[in-house]
Amino acid sequence: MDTALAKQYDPKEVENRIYTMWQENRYFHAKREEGKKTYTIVIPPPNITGQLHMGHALDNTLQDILIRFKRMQGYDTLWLPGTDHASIATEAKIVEAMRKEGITKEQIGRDAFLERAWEWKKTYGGRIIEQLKKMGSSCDWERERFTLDEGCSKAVREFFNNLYEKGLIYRGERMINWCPHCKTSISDAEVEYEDQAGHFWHIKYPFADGSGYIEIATTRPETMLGDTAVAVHPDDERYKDVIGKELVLPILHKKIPVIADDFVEMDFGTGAVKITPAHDPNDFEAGLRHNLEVITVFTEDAHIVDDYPKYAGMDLATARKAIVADLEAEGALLSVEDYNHNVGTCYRCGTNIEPRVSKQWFVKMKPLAEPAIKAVKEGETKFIPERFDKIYFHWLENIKDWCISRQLWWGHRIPAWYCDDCGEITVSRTDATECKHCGSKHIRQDEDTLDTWFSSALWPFSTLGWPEKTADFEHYYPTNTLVTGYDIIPFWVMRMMFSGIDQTGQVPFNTVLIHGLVRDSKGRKMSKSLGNGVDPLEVIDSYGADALRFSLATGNSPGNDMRYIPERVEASRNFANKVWNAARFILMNLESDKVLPLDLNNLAIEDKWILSKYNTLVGEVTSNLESYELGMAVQKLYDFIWDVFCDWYIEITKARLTGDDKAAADTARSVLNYVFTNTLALLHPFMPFITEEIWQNMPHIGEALMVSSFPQVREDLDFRDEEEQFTIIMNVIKAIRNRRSEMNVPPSKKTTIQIQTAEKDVINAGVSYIKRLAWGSSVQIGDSFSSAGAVRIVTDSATVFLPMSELIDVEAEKQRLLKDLEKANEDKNFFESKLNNETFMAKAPEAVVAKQKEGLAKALKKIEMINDNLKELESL
RNA sequence: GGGAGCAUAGCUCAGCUGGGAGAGCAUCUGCCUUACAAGCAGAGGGUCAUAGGUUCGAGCCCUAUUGUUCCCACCA
Repeated sequence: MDTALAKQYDPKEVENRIYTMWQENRYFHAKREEGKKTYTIVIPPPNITGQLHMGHALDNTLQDILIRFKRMQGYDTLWLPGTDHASIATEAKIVEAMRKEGITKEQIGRDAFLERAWEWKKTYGGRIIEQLKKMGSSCDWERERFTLDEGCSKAVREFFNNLYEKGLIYRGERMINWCPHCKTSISDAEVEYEDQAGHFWHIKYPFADGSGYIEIATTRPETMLGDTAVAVHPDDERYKDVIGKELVLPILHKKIPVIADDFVEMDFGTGAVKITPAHDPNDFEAGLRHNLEVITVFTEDAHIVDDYPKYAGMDLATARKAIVADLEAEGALLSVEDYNHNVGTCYRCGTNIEPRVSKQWFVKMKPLAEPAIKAVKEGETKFIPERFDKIYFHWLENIKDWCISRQLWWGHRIPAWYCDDCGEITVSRTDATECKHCGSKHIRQDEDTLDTWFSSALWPFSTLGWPEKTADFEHYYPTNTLVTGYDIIPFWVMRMMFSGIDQTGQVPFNTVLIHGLVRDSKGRKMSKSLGNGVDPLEVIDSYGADALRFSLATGNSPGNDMRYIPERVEASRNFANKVWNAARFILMNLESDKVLPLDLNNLAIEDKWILSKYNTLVGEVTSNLESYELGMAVQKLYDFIWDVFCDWYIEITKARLTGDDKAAADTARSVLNYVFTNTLALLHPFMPFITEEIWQNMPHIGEALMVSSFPQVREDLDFRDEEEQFTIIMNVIKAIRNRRSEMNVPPSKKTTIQIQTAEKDVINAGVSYIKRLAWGSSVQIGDSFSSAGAVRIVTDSATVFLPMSELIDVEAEKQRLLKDLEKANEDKNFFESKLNNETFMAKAPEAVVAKQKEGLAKALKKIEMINDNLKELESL
């Protein structure tokens, strides 16, 4: 049969064609088959601002491997895709784009802005989906969702109303994290802390009665405009007598009290803290305890408010300089020292967060957190690796109320209406037209939107139709596996857990497979500012999607970061090519395009060996995949295909395929075909394109590899004895190759191979390929080949003679044998010492003891054979 | 300040419940042996960070130490 395959695998030619074929046949579509077990994954929805990066590539490779595996195993699988509106990130991008045009969002107004945003979604939302397809992702695109689509919006309203009705959502004036650049509140999880170099300003706060002063140390002198007290620790001897006295605030020259509060650390700074309730979370709390006035000094975009004419309109840095200068002029500045401190920044724009008192909507977290903790503690949902439950617990156990309102336009608008007449709030599932309390029509909807994670939190069920009891929801919920990076456990995993449990009564997924970050080759985080990001699409373009997937799936373990090493992708590409060429070889040797039946009655020893090895592989790969050990599964496939199947089995079949025995050649063909096509199936979840393409070109039954069944372990392919016997043959071949290589004998120089062995039958079965693989001109098997001009090689079950008189140095032969003898003796001692150890014999498991005995026997046999040979050499 | 990860060949990393240390790349040697030079056959290279401990037996379990990375935290 003529092979249609090119000499090298060309992924570009194959990938689009195969993906289109899959899609046209709707193989990705989940059909809700009754009676089948379901397996569901919801995709972590990428942001519509995003481009595919290596993190997505890894995340989606893992998901696709799992979903393809389960699909082939016969599950009713659903991989539900979609995108996230990414409120703050998207809005920032649009605002930035508008800034370049010289307009602001306020100028065009809310409606026009939202029009632009939807336009953006139309343009860029599809881009990342197309990129996911390039990866080979077998998502059910007919079920694609968007966090801001109609269904998700309905779910968000339902969720909000449910929580509100339970008293778990409230509106209140609180200290929140404020981003002066994005001009919105953000949640605690969205603040990233970083070390920043700063200063410690020591300032004199004099007593009102003229009796000296208290020294204050601050990193933010500009906030002193809002100071309403100075706090000391109640037990601090230094300040015991001044508690209750009044101080004069420098610059403003107003009186503020000295208060006692035990949140103050006596050992830190001067032991006295200025209290600015409006601009520091601690101070705010202290202010509440001591009934202090909250004086806001900064505007929303971090400029000084108009109440302080001298500084009004200054940004904070300018204000700081001015205030420090004024302090100095006033003689209030004592000293300045360098100081590094931890500053919160916005996770989206990097701007320093300003703590700020503001009226916002909050979710009361404690009652929601408790069941979510319990669910993981009781194993309803498991993290892989397990240690990540610590992060999860830590967040939930220390959680504060979740600030969910955002001063943004792009997002789910808060479903609350304020009444102009009675002032009450109406919260509603549908757009309210009148006040629930007084019936007035004069109501206005809250201007704010919800935290983007508020809708993501519902993703595993809102996408399945919830709150309706849709067929999909009933059938596919709860989902099975969530695949995501450890960095978004607090943002997303945790929130899906408590929302899912609270709203549906069930955990949203039973397994969370955590992966690490993909870093650059030097171990640095890939980032735009470093310019070290690797574009997965470029990698796919030059090496193919399968090579990229293979690289990402291999050589790392769950939860650990990995580095992107170009050489590794190259190695994966080479592997793909190896598979490709194995296919070419087999196709070249097939005589028809019919599937050859595997006849177990005519198998040669090497056939049984490879079938048995293959059978073991099936079991191991399956079990690895089932326990999420994807890296191990893929490593075993690599080793089997390259080292076992290609390097040994294919080479061995060449003797039969080119020989005269038609029946033997047919058997070889059938085994090649069987093992190879089934191995393709095992490999398919990892390298879907190339395996499908090859499979389509091979004799096959069924429409496509991706919808055929995953191979299963067959008891009738368990040939342990033959596996062991074949190892004897392999060892003979390896030993000959090794010795020839040591002596620099080129393959073109063939020799007679004489084998003296007790395993005549076994060796005899392998003569044709021993000759081929060990470069023999002929192979002889017998009891005695003693010959002066022969190279002697002793394996643990045979002595091999290679008559090469012109190359022989008797003394060198002797030295080699003595070296072998030494090694054999070492082995003997090793095993003997174990077997002579009474406690070892008493305590070690039987199998381990048996292994030592076997090792000892082999060593003894080898020693005997070497000694025989040495004796013979002596007599020459 | 609290917590976690990592430390194994020159480099990047595997090593699942403890049973004589592995892969890829790199290096060296010999090969176009008609599936594949993106390949074939060989070779060299490791006190598994250090010190103790548990065990018949430790890369793996326990304790401490060192180095490194990350997460969390209200020391102004």
